[in-house]
Amino acid sequence: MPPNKSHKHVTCQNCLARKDSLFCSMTGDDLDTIESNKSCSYFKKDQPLFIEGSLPRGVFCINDGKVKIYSRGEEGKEQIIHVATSGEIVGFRAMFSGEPYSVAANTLEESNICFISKSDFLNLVDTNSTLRNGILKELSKELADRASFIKNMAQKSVRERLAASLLLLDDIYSEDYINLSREDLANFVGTATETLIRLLKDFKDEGFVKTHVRKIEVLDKEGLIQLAGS
Amino acid sequence: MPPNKSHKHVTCQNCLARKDSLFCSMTGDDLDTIESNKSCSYFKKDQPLFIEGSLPRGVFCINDGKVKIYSRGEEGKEQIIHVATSGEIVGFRAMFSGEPYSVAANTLEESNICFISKSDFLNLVDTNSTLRNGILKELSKELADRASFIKNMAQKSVRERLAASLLLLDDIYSEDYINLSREDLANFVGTATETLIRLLKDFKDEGFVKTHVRKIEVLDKEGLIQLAGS
DNA sequence: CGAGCGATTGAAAAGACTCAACCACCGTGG
DNA sequence: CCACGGTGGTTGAGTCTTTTCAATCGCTCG
Repeated sequence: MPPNKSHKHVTCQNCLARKDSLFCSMTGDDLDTIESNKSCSYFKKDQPLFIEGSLPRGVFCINDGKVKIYSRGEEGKEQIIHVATSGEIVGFRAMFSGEPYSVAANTLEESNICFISKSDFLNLVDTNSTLRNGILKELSKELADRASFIKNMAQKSVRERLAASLLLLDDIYSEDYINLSREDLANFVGTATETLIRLLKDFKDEGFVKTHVRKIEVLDKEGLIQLAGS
Repeated sequence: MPPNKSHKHVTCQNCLARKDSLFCSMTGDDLDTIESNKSCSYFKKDQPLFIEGSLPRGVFCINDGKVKIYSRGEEGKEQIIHVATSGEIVGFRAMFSGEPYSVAANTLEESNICFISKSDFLNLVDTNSTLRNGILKELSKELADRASFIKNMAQKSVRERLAASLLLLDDIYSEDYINLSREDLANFVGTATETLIRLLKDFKDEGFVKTHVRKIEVLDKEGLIQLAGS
């Protein structure tokens, strides 16, 4: 299979991902400023955008591709916190905290991603109140998401969490099949790879999903919703 | 034992908790504005500040006391996300998201808590950039905290989580002993009450903690740090 | 064609949960 | 003043989910 993506410069003005992003309302001058200061890169699969503990120098804007946000536990096991896709801006929390990254980010597939420097970004936030409000809103929503993530981890069985995760990923991979290694999927659900494989097999047997080699097709959303519980 | 707290009006200008809070840098006019518009209430133990799913009308500023932030799972089991103490402002996340509360908040002990209306608060955030930056920073930090919370839930044993939780709570209860019901503590650690009690007994036997009826005294921080792992 | 990694399976062990019973403390009311 | 009831805390036993470790399989890339 040939790569279906390659390096290309995307202008903010024409960026298709922008309409889904925090920058959706951005216009004229602000857009020009970003456009002329940003850089645009092609990433191969599984390349780091940033690593845990390093100092943030700017934010990453996903034009096309998928990125996992994760943190490593003691024995190096990753916990995936979030899978970001086109239109999402990655790494802006660390812009405000003044601290090193508390998480790491790697591409999950070939991706085109733009970079906006810290100073450009912060300037924009300071002067553009619409953007600012969007960011406050986004931060708040993520906070709520994570609260529910914590609750699910604490109270749900692995089977329930897998169902919920598949639903979530099915949305993120919208028109495609879910395309994650078993290990990444296990690290998202928060379980051992072997356990994940066994449960996935159960789900196949029960007709909820179908696998295409490593890709996963969701067949019965309703069923999964039932399984996932609240 | 008589109640050690009672209703009293605390002025923002004299509020001892303010120096630790997001409002620490607030001065003159802004402080006067809050002072004249806020209301100040005494809460008994285990009273709700707000419940999951209701619409936010403002923020709560803890002058004195402790508040648990939690969310309920399917069978009604609480997962405690955070224990807030004097100086913390509770409920401001929902101010920005435009959505109902995703969590609930109840007092854990008698508390004096002030209330600032949504419009007053948002006005302040809009006009006071220091406060605004403080809030962005705070939201970012909480996001990082929750990422690590998720990782701990997913990868650590209950024993390790208990050690970590006791350390955290020991800080929050600074000069006092940790004072939570066994059930609340279990709901913070994310385990069954019985399991929590058994592990707490182990910790006692191993000399890490000492219990005073329901209160918990941490004896060996270093030991707990070892136990808790990273 | 072989190496190597990701995926899969099996068996055993461990950790945590559930259920049920019991205890201890506290406030109430007789 | 004491018996009572209730709530929160504690213990025990058994079960079940999930993990761990080890081995095998199978595909893909060089």
